[in-house]
Amino acid sequence: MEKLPATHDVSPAIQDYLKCCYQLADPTGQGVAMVQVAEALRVTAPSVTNMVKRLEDLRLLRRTPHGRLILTVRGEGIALEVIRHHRLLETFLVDTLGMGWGEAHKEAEILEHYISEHLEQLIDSHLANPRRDPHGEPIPRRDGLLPHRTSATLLEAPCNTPLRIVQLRSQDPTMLRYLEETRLHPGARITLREIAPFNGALAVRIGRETRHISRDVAACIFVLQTTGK
Amino acid sequence: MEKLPATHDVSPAIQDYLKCCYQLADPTGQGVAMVQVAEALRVTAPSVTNMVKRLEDLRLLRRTPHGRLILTVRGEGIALEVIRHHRLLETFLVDTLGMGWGEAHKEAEILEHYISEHLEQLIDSHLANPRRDPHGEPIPRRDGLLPHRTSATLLEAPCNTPLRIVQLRSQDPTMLRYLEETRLHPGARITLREIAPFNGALAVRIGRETRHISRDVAACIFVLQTTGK
DNA sequence: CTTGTAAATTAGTCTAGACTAATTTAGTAT
DNA sequence: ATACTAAATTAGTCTAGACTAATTTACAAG
Repeated sequence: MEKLPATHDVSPAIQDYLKCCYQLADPTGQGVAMVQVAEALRVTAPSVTNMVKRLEDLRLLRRTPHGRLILTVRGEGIALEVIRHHRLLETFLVDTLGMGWGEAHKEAEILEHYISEHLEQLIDSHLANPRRDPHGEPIPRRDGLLPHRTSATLLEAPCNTPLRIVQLRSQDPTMLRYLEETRLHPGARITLREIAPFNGALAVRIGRETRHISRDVAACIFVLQTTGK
Repeated sequence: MEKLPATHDVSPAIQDYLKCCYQLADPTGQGVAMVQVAEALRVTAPSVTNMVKRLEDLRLLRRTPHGRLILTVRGEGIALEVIRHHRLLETFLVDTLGMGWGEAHKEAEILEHYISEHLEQLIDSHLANPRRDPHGEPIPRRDGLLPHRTSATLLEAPCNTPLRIVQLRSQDPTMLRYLEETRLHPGARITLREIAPFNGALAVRIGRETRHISRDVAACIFVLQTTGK
């Protein structure tokens, strides 16, 4: 009797690890380092090693030759379901009960592990099958389909919204080098302040400095909206 | 540093034990036997012994000289808060989301341990501070005050409502013996079907049989309404 | 190539909370 | 009083999931 664990067959702890791996995996698909998981979940490295072993046995994740973590289809399915729970709950708490964003996030972080499939569906229909949570993050559908998160260049990004750089796309190595040096590398969290008119520069806030970059440079920088998470 | 545990400082398991003790304690205040708790929570006797020790250390319950369990004020406070969570959740799931009673009960049985104080309050106000859950059970208030549940004799009880026998009160031991023999003992769940006129008998359903008892006998049987729990 | 550091692993400990099996306590019936 | 039974306890085991301390692997820099 093989057992194919679904979301409710795995513990909250396992759900957290899977969700974490999913969310740390950037779109380039390189897999996640264990130390990242440890930091994100605020546990120690041995705890991660230990759990990863179990997750491999459960066929919920695999490891690259370099030891990085990649979810299996099944693991990703569970991660998506947990995220679906989270975002539905957040939306519900904010929209229906008027809870504040910060609190709704914390509450959802817990409840996401405990609501039944049926409650999930009831919340979903009560909200008329929302596509996005209050932060604008897409809500995975029940079948695991994720409404496409539009990764776009900085030029198309909205102002004053938290962004994360997901990719630098350019033929020109000096351009990439330049971006690296100015700390505009994948993973960096930035905010677009404004785009000056007449083909002017973009004001980009990174950390507590504001930097100005040309439109040509901005066209290489692909970003995602990343409020909240 | 003494620690006075509140609901969210104790584990779900502890919450379950406290709630269970509270609900098994009949109004006569005799305390609960450990074997009852074991059955109700579907755990073994040693598990109960073990947990009871911990609860005593936490000053959440005491034991009578006969070894029966009695919640302390603090323990009862936690039990009441868990029950408040349960009944608010049930009400919310049924009234706001249209969930069925049975399912709402199961869902609440889990979520009662995980909602925050703040969410509890939001649900409470969303429902306009309801006094009773869908089963008619009173919802404890935040300060722990429980709208009084009226224990009365069978003669005063409503028909066709699930009841639980909480006490047999009589001077006559043969009467008590008689009741025991007919399985009308404290804890038994019964329903009153009808009271025949002209000082006639009461039709009482117990299990799947219907039994007829005189008014004199009925006057000894104290019952509570106990839909659901 | 060696060396220094970051990442990962191993080995062992701890806690909560369940379990079984065996034993003891207590209360009832003869 | 004795014996039977029900309730409780003791002792020991198990699992999940964390931890520390010590060690090993792996990779980048001189």
